[in-house]
Amino acid sequence: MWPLSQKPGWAAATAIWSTRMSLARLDNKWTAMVVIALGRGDGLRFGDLRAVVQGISAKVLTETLRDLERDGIVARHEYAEMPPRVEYELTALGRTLHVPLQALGRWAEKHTAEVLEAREAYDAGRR
Amino acid sequence: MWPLSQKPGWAAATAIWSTRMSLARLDNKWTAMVVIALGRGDGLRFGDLRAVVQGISAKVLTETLRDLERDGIVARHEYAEMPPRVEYELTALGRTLHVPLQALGRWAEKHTAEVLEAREAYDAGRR
DNA sequence: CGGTATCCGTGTAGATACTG
DNA sequence: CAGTATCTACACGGATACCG
Repeated sequence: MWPLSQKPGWAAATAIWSTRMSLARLDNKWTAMVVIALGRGDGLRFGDLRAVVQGISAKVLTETLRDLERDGIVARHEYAEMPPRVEYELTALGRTLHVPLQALGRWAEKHTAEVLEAREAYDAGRR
Repeated sequence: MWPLSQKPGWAAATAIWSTRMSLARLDNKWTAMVVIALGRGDGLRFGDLRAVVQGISAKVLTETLRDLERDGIVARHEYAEMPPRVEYELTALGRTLHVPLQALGRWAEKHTAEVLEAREAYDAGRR
């Protein structure tokens, strides 16, 4: 048989998802983390999210949440109180996305040490 | 009981993975796509990868592959031929990462249409 | 073929200040 | 509290040219 990469039409067929990943914003730096965070707690507030998704600025969190809301992943609930309270939760669509993303988060928890070791070994070899 | 987000220590405990995701480069735009591509074919060549991961430039693909090699996700095999041939494949660690990423790719295939619809609806409402 | 080197534009994100 | 507005910078990535 053909080497997989030379099989006619393989590249074209396989290439579809790379466009899709971009369309669904899965190439965005913060999207995954925000969705994972939202999947863990119900009705998380803006401030909670900032605390959980470490390193994100208020501006970027706002933009990320807007994009996710626009894409039907996140629902926003604003309460007309003083001081204001806004809660975010995943939509039904968002919960389907949360499943693979949570698996990814678990991979990160589990294997970061190995990655870091490999990195050190690689750098040691270069020196 | 406490609202989840106010439970003491919850934010701190939950926050760990957001650092880990970054450390493992899972916040990189192209990492996921390259790993998915590599998981689908064995011994993919540089040119194959460029064709499959649409939109990536040679420079950025090189950098991405170097980083993944450094992190122990990807193995590089160079053959001293003319013209040169270089093949890339996932390591054992890389294959464990491929599992959740492939699930993510499938989500993208399956739900992009819904995302795009939501986006249109949102924009229509704003207009 | 499979890169690297260089240059350079721009998007992404940080800091800061301000508001309903 | 939950943002918005503005300004800025630098990393990211694209284009081009060249090399082993």
